[in-house]
Amino acid sequence: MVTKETVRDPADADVTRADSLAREIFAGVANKWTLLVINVLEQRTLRFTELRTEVDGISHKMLTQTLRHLERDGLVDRTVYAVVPPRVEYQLTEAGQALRSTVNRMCAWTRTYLDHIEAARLRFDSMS
Amino acid sequence: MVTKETVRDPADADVTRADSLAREIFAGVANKWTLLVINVLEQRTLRFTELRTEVDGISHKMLTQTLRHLERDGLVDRTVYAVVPPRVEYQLTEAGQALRSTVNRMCAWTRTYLDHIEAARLRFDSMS
DNA sequence: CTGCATCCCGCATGATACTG
DNA sequence: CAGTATCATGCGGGATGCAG
Repeated sequence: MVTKETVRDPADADVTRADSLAREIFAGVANKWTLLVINVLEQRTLRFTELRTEVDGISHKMLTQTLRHLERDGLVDRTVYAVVPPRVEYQLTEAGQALRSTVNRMCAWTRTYLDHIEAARLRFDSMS
Repeated sequence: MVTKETVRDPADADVTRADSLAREIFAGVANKWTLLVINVLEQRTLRFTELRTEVDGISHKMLTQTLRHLERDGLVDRTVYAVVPPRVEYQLTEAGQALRSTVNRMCAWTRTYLDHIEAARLRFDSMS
């Protein structure tokens, strides 16, 4: 009673929707600053300025932008204290922690293959 | 002669060098196209055009660029067959495979938290 | 301290065309 | 089919200033 010929499962629409959304999320998360911010925010709670100094080369603007993005996606919690001067703290949510664990593996990979990659580059560059 | 004064452990130089190199490699790899290419190149061997169609939105130029980068770092092997028309095949090296497994986890993460993130966005956007 | 808006530059990216 | 070169440009991202 279900199928007939080339009729497509109604769920197909959802599949493609989910796919494109997944791609979008993946692309949004797969960038230098986002991953670096997530990485320094391991189980700690940090303030804006602390993040600014820990993430190394990040600019004021990009940090704000990245944090807004992460907050919107529910990967970090933003806590504002009504004091003066303002105090705002950021910490990873459960989803953020989950992502961080994958980022950690990527960092580990980098460390593991450091020499390997360096050697490959020398080899490659010595050609031409 | 060698200067004294702020004498630092000789190993320190290597540590910071390795650190900056690691950051550079991480940053180089942490971008949309690179991760997507690595992802579609799971244990398969693909030709240029096949990659072009599978990676979805990637342009001819960016694919070439990304592949050269990956090849230089020793993450993909490039095999050229001296035939006409030319046939060039790409496949992940062991290092590439290792990286791919981390990318896979990231993809899995995306799928797992899809709904979570979508909901967070709706919540966030409904504010203002 | 944190956040937002504005201006501006340069690079990354895309489009196109040409070789082997 | 695969790769390179050239040109145009849009957007990322830095600097600065102002507000709360």
